[in-house]
Amino acid sequence: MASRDDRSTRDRLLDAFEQQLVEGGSRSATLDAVAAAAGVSKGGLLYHFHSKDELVEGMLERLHEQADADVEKMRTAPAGPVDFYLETSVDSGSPFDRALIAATRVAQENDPRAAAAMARVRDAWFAVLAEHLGDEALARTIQLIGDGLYFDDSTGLRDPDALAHVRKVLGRLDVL
Amino acid sequence: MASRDDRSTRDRLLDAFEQQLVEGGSRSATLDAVAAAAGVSKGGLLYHFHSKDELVEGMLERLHEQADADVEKMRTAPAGPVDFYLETSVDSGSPFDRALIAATRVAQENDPRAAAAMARVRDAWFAVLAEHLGDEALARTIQLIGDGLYFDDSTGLRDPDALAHVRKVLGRLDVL
DNA sequence: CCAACTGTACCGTCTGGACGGTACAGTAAC
DNA sequence: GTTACTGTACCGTCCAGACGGTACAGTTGG
Repeated sequence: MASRDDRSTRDRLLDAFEQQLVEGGSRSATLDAVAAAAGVSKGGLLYHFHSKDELVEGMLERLHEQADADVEKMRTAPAGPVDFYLETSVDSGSPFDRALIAATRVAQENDPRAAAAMARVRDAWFAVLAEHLGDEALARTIQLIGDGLYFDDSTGLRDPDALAHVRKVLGRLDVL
Repeated sequence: MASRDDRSTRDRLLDAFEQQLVEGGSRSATLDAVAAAAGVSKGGLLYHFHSKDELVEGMLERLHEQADADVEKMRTAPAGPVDFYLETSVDSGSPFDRALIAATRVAQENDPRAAAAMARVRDAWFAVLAEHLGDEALARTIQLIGDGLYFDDSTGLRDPDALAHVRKVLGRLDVL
């Protein structure tokens, strides 16, 4: 009945993997580095994940869970889905955001599973935005703005006023 | 006096380097792969660039030249800078776009030179947008949309209607 | 109740291959 | 004879993955 206790090390390894991907890119996300960052030996890592591929698989699996929860929160957000979506696009400190950026790094290495995972998450977001706004063009545009906020964050160039600017413009469109 | 003639192979190497970075990520952009893609031996590559670092340096140098030319074209575009900016954010087949995506890949590996290059290009674009629109909030928002288009392209998820959607929304703001 | 055994969660070491880089001899064109 | 390469032979390091071993908590049979 210790099946709930192995979550700790397993998740710590996944966290470390994501951290390496986000902070140093896929090149620095080696098994050694991941194991060290998780405070586990390389052998210990390979006990939980038999290959680097399984590490990716595990990360993507967890991403899906987080994504489902995020979409649900977006749907029921008090300030509305648009505000929630934009807000969470900037706040790149959250575990979910880190998982997403990590997934894009893997997708860039031509991993079809990661690309599919990203597509699935994006489609879910778009569905909520489009339903709420009743306007595909506007929904897609807002999604692009969110992508832009993501992109800026993940390349290290953060403009603290960006979100305020976006709010101002969307206000003119009676969206916020 | 052959300094204009080595452009051929030198540029072909830089092209190949960028191609590897864009299509396979930084992990697959090895010296062997770059040399092979350029139809040059590894020794030939190292004749032109004494290290991988010099390859990055050369790429960034060329990026700056391309960026200056792009900003000039943007400034004098017949349809206006906004339209030009958005248009070129989607068309990821152009050499300049490829160079930019390649630079982001390098920047993700914590290369400060690449990050600085990206920042410089982005600042130049923003200056033109802000000057043309006379509205910082709108300029920043449009820049974010462009970033979003870039991001989508570079992660392989392309929505063919994205640009049309954006145009429609910007039309409501009397921008296009 | 205790010995034998099983499964889980690791650690430390090793190997084979890839990668960055060096060195250098040879070649072909201008 | 300089420029622009090719090709081969290396070296040291890094990396993914395999492997053998350890500690220990449970379980099962007698």
